[in-house]
Amino acid sequence: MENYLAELNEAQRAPVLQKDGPMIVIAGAGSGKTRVLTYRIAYLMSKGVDPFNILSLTFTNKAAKEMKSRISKIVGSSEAKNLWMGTFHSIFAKILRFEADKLGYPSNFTIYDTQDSQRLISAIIKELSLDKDVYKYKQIYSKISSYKNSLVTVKAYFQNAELQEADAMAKRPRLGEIYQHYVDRCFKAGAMDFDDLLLRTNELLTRFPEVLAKYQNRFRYILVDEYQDTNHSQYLIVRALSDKFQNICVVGDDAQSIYAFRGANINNILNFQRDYDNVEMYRLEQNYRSTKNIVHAANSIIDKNKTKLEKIVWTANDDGPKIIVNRLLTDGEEGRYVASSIFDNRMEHQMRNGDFAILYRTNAQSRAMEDALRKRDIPYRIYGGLSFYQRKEIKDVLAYLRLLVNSKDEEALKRVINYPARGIGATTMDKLVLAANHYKRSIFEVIDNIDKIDLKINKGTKNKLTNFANMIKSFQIMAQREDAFTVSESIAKKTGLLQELKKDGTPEGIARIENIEELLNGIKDFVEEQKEIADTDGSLAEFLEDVALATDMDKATEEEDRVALMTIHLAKGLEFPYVYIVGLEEELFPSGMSMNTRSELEEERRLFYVALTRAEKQAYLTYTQSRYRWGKLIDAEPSRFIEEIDDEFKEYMIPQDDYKYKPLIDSDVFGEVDKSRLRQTKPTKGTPPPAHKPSEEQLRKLRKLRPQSNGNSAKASSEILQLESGQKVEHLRFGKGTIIGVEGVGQDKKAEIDFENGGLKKLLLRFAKLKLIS
DNA sequence: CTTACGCTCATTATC
DNA sequence: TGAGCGTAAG
Repeated sequence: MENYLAELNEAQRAPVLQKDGPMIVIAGAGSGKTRVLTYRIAYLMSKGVDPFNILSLTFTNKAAKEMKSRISKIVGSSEAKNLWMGTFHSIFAKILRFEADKLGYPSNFTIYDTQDSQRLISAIIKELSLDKDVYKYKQIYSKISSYKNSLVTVKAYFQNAELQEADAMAKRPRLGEIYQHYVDRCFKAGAMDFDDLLLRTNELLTRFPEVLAKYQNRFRYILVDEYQDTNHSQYLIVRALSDKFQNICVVGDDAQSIYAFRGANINNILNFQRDYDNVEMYRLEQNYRSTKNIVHAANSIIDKNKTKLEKIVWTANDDGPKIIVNRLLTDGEEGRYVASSIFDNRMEHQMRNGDFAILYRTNAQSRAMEDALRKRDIPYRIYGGLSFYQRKEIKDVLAYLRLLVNSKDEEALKRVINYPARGIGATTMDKLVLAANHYKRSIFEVIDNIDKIDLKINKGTKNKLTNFANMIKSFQIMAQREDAFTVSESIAKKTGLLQELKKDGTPEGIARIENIEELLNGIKDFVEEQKEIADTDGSLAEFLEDVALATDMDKATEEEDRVALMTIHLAKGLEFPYVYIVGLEEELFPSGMSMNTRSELEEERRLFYVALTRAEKQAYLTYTQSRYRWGKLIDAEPSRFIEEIDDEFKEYMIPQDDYKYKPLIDSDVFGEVDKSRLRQTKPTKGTPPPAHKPSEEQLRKLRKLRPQSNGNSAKASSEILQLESGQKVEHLRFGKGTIIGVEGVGQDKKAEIDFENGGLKKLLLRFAKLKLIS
């Protein structure tokens, strides 16, 4: 153990060595906070604290897994296994299952994901005959979510005149009613949404003092990572559990709080010292990650925020090069610039692809980057976006499994009852929902007793319903004897799910089948793993628990030599030698939706701070003069954040002649651009280049080549419109392909093309940016 | 009950 | 632009 202590600097060692009492560690970016947390846990264990008494909470599974494996290396895996370490949601889901009966829930309750919740809310709005344009389900969902996270239960809501007033003012007087219905329906379905996992934990700890005492005694030492991201509900849980022993250690960085939009309360970290007596505060201010230049630049940005804890991040690393700022004409150009810069840096400094990251504010920006990287044959990987478990075909299979485990699960049932099509349509479903509400039973129970209830459903349909119920029941019996893999495989085959996709035949359909196969493989791995651990049997319920709380980021650890593309939010906690932050434009970053209040703007600024501090050696900032957004070319202005970096840390650069960067496509657009304009600004200190707007003529040219939202203004060249079968073409995204058929005439002409990489596609020639290759 | 088309809307995202 | 949803026709 002593050896490990020697690996810490003095500031890091102090919080590790304080065994008892409340403490807060303010950890600057790149200052080794994970190291402090892991060594602290190891130290506690070396001082005789039983790992069963240590609770360590994180925000992502990935962080939990990483920390666990690091601790295993220090104390050995058998000891580390006994630690309670995981996300808030997974730890408390476990506890809730154990204590479920106290709250009237079955221990096999389903966890609804965001989509399940939104669909249910959508259904409720419809059932109440409310105007869907006033009661937008997504907004209602986030409203309910924020109520839950602030512990405003339905009851509390109806006791709070202010909240009701506010919703009435927002023209949504019946929000409380929807909330009520939503909670009832979840309860009836034996389901908890993500927020419930925290809210119900609070309920459990408040209503049952003996339960609270039990867990207080169990969790004598509590550690919370990323404390700045906790919401009120999480805060109260931590508070309650740590109240008896007060051995609580929270770690975080207020400067990296970027999740207020989902309920994180920055005051939790700012006020920690008020919440406990004799709080020790530690600061980790030495940055081991980045160059002096990057650290100082980041400091100069965060300085502009008013709400913050005082802290001075410094580094002993080299000065490093300045941040390079570049202005490009369009988003396409931006992509091409970034791709060539990566290409050049990779050569010049012998770097791997995996040493580069491109960070953006919104997912939509990935497109231009992707196109450019593909053109340059630079391997990349996009993180985020639609996760594997959110794909339709995966959710369908999982819905069957969920229904087996918990037949009350309404959302699962609605998903699969008519997929593949069994002739049970919307009308029948409406009747079933009404009956279920009326008899206070689950829909499945209604179906199962369809003959005993007088519903105006014709015989044929009744038969179909009975068949469905019998099929589910036979799977349930199977699930009692067989493991999760066997059951899932037989579901995929016997329900007709796979056949449905096979007859579809499109490349998308084939990809879906492959995804289902991947899921089945995953289930197989899971079952085998569980059997090895031997304390569980690899049942369906266990698998679903695992999946409900899993995300894509979890498997992002695999070592791949690819350029990483992700939003800044996803990049938090990661580091890369070279970082490109793109789209630094007003309205985009800072986002137009988050610049109306000081606190929103400060969060955007912290986001920029997070982005910049990901870089180890060099950071690049780019912005464009006009960008495609929602299919339209929009004029853009440089982001205020560029200006906010002190001049001495940045350098403006406009592509020069000697810069090996040539537009690869659309070259005719730029061929006629006034080159002197691109050349005129040499790298200069300080003053930004005058923000030239592209001339009207340039814009006209650009518009001509890109489709406009009003559709028919997009015109393709006559060469493209005269394409015929047999000819070979190249597409930006799908690569090379052969035309196998054409239909339509003139601007509406479509071609069916067999792409080497993309498979069969039918494309409108006017829109598809095709290039004829001889 | 199914299919096709047209309308709407558009951050960030954990679990 | 493009996904997702609801309505209207078949």
